[in-house]
Amino acid sequence: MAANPRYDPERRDRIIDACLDVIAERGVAGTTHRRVAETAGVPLGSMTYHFGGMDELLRAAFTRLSHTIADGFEARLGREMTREEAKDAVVDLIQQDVFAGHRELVLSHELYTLAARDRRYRELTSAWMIRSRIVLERHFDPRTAQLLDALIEGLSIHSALDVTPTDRALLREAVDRIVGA
Amino acid sequence: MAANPRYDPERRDRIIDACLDVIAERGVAGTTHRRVAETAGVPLGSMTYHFGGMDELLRAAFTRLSHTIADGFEARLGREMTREEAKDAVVDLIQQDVFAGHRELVLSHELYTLAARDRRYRELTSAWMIRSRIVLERHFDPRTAQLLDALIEGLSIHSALDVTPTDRALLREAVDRIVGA
Amino acid sequence: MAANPRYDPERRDRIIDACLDVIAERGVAGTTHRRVAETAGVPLGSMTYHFGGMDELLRAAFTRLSHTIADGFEARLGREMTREEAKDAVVDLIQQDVFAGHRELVLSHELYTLAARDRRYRELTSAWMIRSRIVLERHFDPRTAQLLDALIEGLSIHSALDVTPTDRALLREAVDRIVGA
Amino acid sequence: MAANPRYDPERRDRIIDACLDVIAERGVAGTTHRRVAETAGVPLGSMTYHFGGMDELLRAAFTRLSHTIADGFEARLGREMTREEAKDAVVDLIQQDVFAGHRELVLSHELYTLAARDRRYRELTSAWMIRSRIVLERHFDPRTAQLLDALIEGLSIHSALDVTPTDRALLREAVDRIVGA
DNA sequence: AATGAATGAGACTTCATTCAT
DNA sequence: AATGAATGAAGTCTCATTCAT
Repeated sequence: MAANPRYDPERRDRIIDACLDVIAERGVAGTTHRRVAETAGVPLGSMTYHFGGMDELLRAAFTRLSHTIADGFEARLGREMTREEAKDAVVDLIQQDVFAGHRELVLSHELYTLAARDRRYRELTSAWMIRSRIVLERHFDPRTAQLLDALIEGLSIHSALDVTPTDRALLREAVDRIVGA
Repeated sequence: MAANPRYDPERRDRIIDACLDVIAERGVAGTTHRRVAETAGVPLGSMTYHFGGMDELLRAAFTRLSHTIADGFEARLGREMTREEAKDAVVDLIQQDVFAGHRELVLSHELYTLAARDRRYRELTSAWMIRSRIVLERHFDPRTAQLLDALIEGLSIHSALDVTPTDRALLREAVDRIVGA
Repeated sequence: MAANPRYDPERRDRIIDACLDVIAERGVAGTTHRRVAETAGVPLGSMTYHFGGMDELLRAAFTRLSHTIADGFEARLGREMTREEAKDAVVDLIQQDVFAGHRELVLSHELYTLAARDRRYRELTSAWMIRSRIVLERHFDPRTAQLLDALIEGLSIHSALDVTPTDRALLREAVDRIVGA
Repeated sequence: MAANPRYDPERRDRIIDACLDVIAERGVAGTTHRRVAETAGVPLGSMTYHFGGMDELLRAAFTRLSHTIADGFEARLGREMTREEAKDAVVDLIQQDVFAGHRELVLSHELYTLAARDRRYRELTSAWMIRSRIVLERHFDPRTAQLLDALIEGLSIHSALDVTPTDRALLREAVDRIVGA
């Protein structure tokens, strides 16, 4: 019983996911209606029917991205745990981001690049950061939470952009230094 | 004694600078031969005469960017100073990046985005990071230097992408925690 | 007692009026189903339900236009009056067309343009001209009526397309010359 | 020795002529880059290379049109002649416009339609009218010239939009009445 | 009877690159 | 050595129309 192509309520969602796939593979610069449509398996004309334009599509995609990543963040740190467990969880997070999550790392950078130039994307990143800090504040005081958040960012990026791999022990030490004894 | 426009040895340089200006303003995606030529004040035909293609031009531009930023880094930290002075210099660095250097911040992100996807750009970022660490190692042990470098990155980014400004005291505290008493 | 939106007998009328509004504002070239539907406040699907296609809609719209303008013509000149009054009425007509009736002037031109190329629209303009002349013939002999009709047209157009305004005295003189002492 | 397609200095001119042909046949609404390019025998990419956009092309085309028509006007009336000859020439003009010049009549209407809505086209029509009047003033006083110009317009249009043909005698009578004994 | 989701065609425009000069 | 004229490819977006509901 094939879905009737005349009515496909999940099409919008599929396009957004396809858009993120294309961005991950070719960058925002290489993301075109054509390629997204092909990846999503929808006609080209669908694109501007469902989204007012490329910009609206990009914003929808990056909105979903930031929500998805923040959800993952909460999944790891959003419940009760000891301080030691929390520190481990932070280290896990960095390692996962870097080694497992090449896709998300690339996508995050694309978003940062947009955010650095365009206020509307900065609202996304800002909201995302706020969520991260709130979660961290379940385990650490606000100042520590903010610094930890920045440290996670920096370590993730450098691990990704570096050639020599970063070992877990070093990550743990960084967290220890920021959190304190 | 006007320079003969037929012989303009600095033209290549001017094109590279113009290219960075265009990237800063419109992003890599919006950087075209036409716009760079116009900004540089050279004929369109010059572009593919001096550079094999867009990609060669971009790489030249980002090579210059990474050198320029690393030079600035060395200028601040590359001489003898007390440990206290070094810590202050690091804080200065972050603040300058964020508040004064919007252009360089945007350009850095554009480079990171390329590096996250393309190995050839990763070589640029990697070499840049190595230079930074060598400079930091004049004042701190290698582990601390590496962590400090990551911290600088994370704080710079978050300060830039955040809405609420980051105060100097917090930056200083972050450095203190990483460096230790 | 709100009208049931499912049964809206005046919808066809509303669409036609909206169509004329859109033509006046954006020209025939810029008149699309979407814009007319939006202006009329009806669903897009209504358009091709009530009218076979764009062309049928345009013809309905211009039919109404020509009737409306001819009605106005009759209102001014369709009753008994002295010859002097008739001449004044003609001058009034030109002035009103030009100064008050920018909308109708624009619409008339759009119609003329279609008529110059398409016989079906020429039938509209032809019938309209016949009505005008019949009205004029209540006050003037047929030859004079025909010439007066052409004069009205020419003066209206030139007054509209000119930069320097045309004064009433000149209009009156033109009428006098055509009608004779 | 075929012309080298790499260098074709008359191409701009050819495009403008082709544009007028397309407008005459399909109207401004139906004038597209594709069709003009095909008619002119140039690649589609040429269009926006030679003209910034459709609007620039249209303006160039209608500028040429108004010059061409005004030139024809001057050719008929721009030299010394008796008053009788001048009146005959005016009648010839109307008849030629209507019967011989279907193409120019259609094009004129397209221009009027644009002028009715857009000031920049009104500048074209205004300049054109000024030239016409200056020529007429070689034979008639200014008031008469202005009225004659409007009469020519109205008679041309009505003759074109009417179904019943207009005979020469009537045209001559109209001119006589405006000019006077 | 009425509609909104959908789409293929085609519109304008921009671009990297080529090449005769 | 240097360039501006030129173009094919591809981009974004709009639209009239269809059709299942």
